[in-house]
Amino acid sequence: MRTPNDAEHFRQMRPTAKDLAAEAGVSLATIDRVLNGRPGVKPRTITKVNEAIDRIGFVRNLSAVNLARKKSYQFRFLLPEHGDQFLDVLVSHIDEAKTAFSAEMVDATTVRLPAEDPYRLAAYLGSLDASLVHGIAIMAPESPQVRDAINRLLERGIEVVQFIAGQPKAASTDFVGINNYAAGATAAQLMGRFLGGQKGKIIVTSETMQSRDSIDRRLGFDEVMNREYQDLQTLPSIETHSDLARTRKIFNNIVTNYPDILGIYVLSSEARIPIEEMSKITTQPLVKIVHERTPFTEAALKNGQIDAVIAQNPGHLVRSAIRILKARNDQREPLASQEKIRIEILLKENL
Amino acid sequence: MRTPNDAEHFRQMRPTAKDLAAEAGVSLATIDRVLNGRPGVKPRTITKVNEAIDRIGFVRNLSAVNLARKKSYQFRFLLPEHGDQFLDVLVSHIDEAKTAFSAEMVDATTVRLPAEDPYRLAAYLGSLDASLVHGIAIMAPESPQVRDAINRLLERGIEVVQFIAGQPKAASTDFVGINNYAAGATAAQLMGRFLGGQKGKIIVTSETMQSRDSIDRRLGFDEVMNREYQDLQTLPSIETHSDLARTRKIFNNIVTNYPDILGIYVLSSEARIPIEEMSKITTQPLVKIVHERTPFTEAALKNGQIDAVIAQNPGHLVRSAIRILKARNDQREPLASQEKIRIEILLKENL
DNA sequence: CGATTCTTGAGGTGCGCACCTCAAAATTTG
DNA sequence: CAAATTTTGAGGTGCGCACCTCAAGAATCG
Repeated sequence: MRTPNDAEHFRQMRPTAKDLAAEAGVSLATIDRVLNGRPGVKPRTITKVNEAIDRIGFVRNLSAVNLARKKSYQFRFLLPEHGDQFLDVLVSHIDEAKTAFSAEMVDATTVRLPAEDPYRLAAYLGSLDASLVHGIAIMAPESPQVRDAINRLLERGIEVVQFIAGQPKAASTDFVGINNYAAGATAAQLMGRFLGGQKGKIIVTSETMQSRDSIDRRLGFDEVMNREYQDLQTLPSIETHSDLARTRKIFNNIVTNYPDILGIYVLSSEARIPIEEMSKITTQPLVKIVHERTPFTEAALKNGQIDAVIAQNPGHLVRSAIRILKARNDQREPLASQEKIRIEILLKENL
Repeated sequence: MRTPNDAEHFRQMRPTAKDLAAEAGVSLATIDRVLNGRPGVKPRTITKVNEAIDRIGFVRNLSAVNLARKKSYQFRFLLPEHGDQFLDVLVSHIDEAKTAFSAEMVDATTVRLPAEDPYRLAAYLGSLDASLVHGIAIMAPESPQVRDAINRLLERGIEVVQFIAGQPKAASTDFVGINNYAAGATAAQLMGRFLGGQKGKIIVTSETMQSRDSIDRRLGFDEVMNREYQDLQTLPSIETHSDLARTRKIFNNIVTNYPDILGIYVLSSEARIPIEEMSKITTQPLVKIVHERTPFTEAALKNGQIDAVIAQNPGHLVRSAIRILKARNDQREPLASQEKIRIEILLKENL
């Protein structure tokens, strides 16, 4: 006797909620209550259902769930209004992800606000409606205003991930990005090994030392340098502030005063100015290490203008943020091993 | 007048097939015929529908598709029966992916067969039933038998990806893995820079030089060495064949005959034997570069026993293979930027 | 021109689940 | 113990699409 529901005859038929109901000895309505955490179910019954779930290995059919829920995920990427090439790369990957994830009902939109104005950022975050926006990835310098706004987002049920730059003291939100201390340490290790026992000085420079990233990288860099490469002396950080003339002047001073400059480490993702200025000033073969893969750093690696790039994969960053927001929205745990962003070392050979 | 179908009032309602039918001026049945490539539709009508798709930006709701199709994806990972730690790591990631993808109706099973027996591999591939297995990731040394079997799989509509090791002359299947030539070149660049101008010899060793991976890595290694580091001489490849005694003997010979050994590069993913034997034989501070992140190489990096690891992310490899098989099954193009496997450089700082 | 063949439309069913309503059963309370 | 309350069950609807059948309309042929 074979009925349409006599599905056990076929391979690979996963148990459905109906099967689960039968196994647990309850009705479909109760299964629904337990699965979706609705009230009015005796603890003992919940236990019975959960045991049955384990016994038959029930897994909700995500397609059916999403279909029935008519769910779509509205995510926002909050990025600085102005930035360097790396930011452009990020934006292009967000667009790419937008297409790739559209089949999964997620929509990711980029919102750009002046990063230097925490009140404006906080105001934007405060204006978000939980019924229209379900998750947000925030890349912004740390500030009490933003931190508080994030906490209020969480209270309203909007998921948050800290994107690339973290708000260290914020509530326990997910962070998508690299450990910048370790990244700086990695840069130092490379610098030290590439210079193989020479004695001299290393220039360390950044757009600004105001940002947490630059500070952490510098700390990591110094730690390894001091511990393992005591023949190399790291000079105080030079801030370039996108100011060509100023940068050139400072570099000139340094090169003139210290004949034993051996390398330069650019902390920030804007590497173009320091690298180009430096090569105009001196023809010494410095070891040059910078951050982030951009059209400029890629080209510079290829033509030997720089020696190594410490990078984080921008596509991975974006997809990871989206996957985490989605998982949190579904009350699922993200897959940690997939979401860990690696500190990549790029040479011209492994671009 | 507001009916249940009057959905345009709500934000973010994506157009459905019904909307598409209205826009194209055809019936739902015709939309179905076009979307699913069924026969009996006039070319002009197909064009009309496709234009309407572009106009309103129609995207099939994947959840609904999968639900209606009752589709589940049965994938197999065909791996060697015996192998090193890296293989164990891979298997554990397949298990992890199995859980992670179960919500997406994909089931990935590991099948292990003796890699050295191409007839057995081909026989297994030939025995696969397209209605029970929808895709397979194959990691096997190249052989005409396997190559032909792959072509027949494709004819039967079973998707194939070459996993880590490729069959160069096989039909145009996807490849998931790194470019081993570039990986070897990367190793050479690191070796050269770490040795900073010294003169001497480099040992190159591998489990076996029979495999395409080892050959390609060696070629890439030599290319960079010859071009950029002419003070370093690479010795002929030493095959260890998991033979401790033999390995020790050969290494002893080399160290005795050449006092100027500066480094060792292990081509294969089995790094333990050469590294441990070498450290028993000599206390010279050699630069040691190996492949693949495994419990052993990770520990060795941390305690300074080796200097760098050239790696490919095993979790990424597995997920990438699954995503590609899934995309091909859905007649979709995989997202190239996501599926590109990077050649990673691991130091103790960026583990 | 009527007879074929090709193309299209109308309508139905079911995928597995969420979400809802109403009533029946079980349990607790006074 | 009956009454109030909690817990459970039965059943229905719809999400967007695939897949099927049958019939009607359009184009083509001899």
